[in-house]
Amino acid sequence: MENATELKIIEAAKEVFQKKGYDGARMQEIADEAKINKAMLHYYFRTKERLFDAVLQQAIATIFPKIMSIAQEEISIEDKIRKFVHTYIDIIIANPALPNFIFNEMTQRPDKFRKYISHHISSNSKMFMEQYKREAAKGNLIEIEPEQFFISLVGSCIFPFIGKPLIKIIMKFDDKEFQNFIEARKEALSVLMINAVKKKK
Amino acid sequence: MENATELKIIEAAKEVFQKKGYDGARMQEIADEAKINKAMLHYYFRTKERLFDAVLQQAIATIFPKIMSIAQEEISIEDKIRKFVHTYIDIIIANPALPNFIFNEMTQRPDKFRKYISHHISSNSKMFMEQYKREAAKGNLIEIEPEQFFISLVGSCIFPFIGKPLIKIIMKFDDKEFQNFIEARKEALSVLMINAVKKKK
DNA sequence: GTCTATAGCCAGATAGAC
DNA sequence: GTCTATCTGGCTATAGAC
Repeated sequence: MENATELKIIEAAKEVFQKKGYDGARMQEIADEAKINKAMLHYYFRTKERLFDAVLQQAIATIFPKIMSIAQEEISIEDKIRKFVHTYIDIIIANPALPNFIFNEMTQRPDKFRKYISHHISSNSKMFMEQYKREAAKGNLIEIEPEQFFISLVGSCIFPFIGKPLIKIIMKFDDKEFQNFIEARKEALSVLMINAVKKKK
Repeated sequence: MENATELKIIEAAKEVFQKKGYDGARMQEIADEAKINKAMLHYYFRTKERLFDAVLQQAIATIFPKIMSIAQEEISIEDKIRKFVHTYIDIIIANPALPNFIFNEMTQRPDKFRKYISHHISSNSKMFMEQYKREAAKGNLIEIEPEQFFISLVGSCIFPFIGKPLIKIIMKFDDKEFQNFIEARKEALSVLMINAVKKKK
């Protein structure tokens, strides 16, 4: 399918676009990173925009299917919350530049984003909302709009990465301490969020 | 201090830089937005970078003091959480482009950010952490690292704005529904977060 | 202080040899 | 397919008239 040069280009483009964004990225820097000539970028991808599109599509395909699949598993809300938090944070640890990249480019180029994400939007998130409502009807969970809870859950997983520089300043964390904070967060956030929805007896 | 032209420039620059980011912004667009000549931008601010710095400084000064001041008020943790959520969401409603702008430029230019934010970092956030620990010692609150809770609180307030395009797609919200979602969120998130830290009897 | 015109540079894209 | 050299347009910044 794709030859070695094309792969090297995509890898380099991922690196540079995710770090600098579309506007800040330079074709020369991508070429240097890939250790090839700048003309090759245009030979394989014609324009900066097409190369960017390939990177954006791949970034979306990396992260969304993994997230979405959890919502449909047949486990309790509590287990789902814990599994979601652990999985989501692990994915971002493996791709720390992704959240900033995706959320920035999605705001900057919403049409492009909508186009590439459409394949990955399933009704799985709806299933989570329905499951929550059923459990709440039994009296086990507080009566909150599940959408409000879901957004809090996602935001709490992602925010530490988006806000990393600020958090390091405010909490006076060095890199090692920040890393420990994230590692501890998987379980701490699970406990917090499960407690958040549990009804007081 | 500042004359009318300088103010018009700053307002226009805020608009464009916050929407497009440093790299995506064009001096011509700022001039058009301010309805003045492009040369005037350089007359008043010399370079694009200096104009950007003025905007970034002002953005930081708009948002951080208001946030920080809540942490030191002498009210209960519950009241503090509720007040924090309401105040924070109201500030962002009034400045919806600010979170994306700040979090993106802070990642892109951490040194610049550190420089301008240093004036606004107080020990107030520490005070919140201490208050949490005292209350937890009494047995009223779950034993979580207060930093973990605090980051969840902030992330849950900010994330809906950073992730607006994605949320609209997944939840199938139109603009009006999104606005209602945010309005309802002030109270829903307060309740959720207070319940999150309350110990089950 | 405000404008027009333009200098000077830099980045994306292409031509053409090999 | 891969390279060097170059074109072209757009952007920041400045010169200079008023």
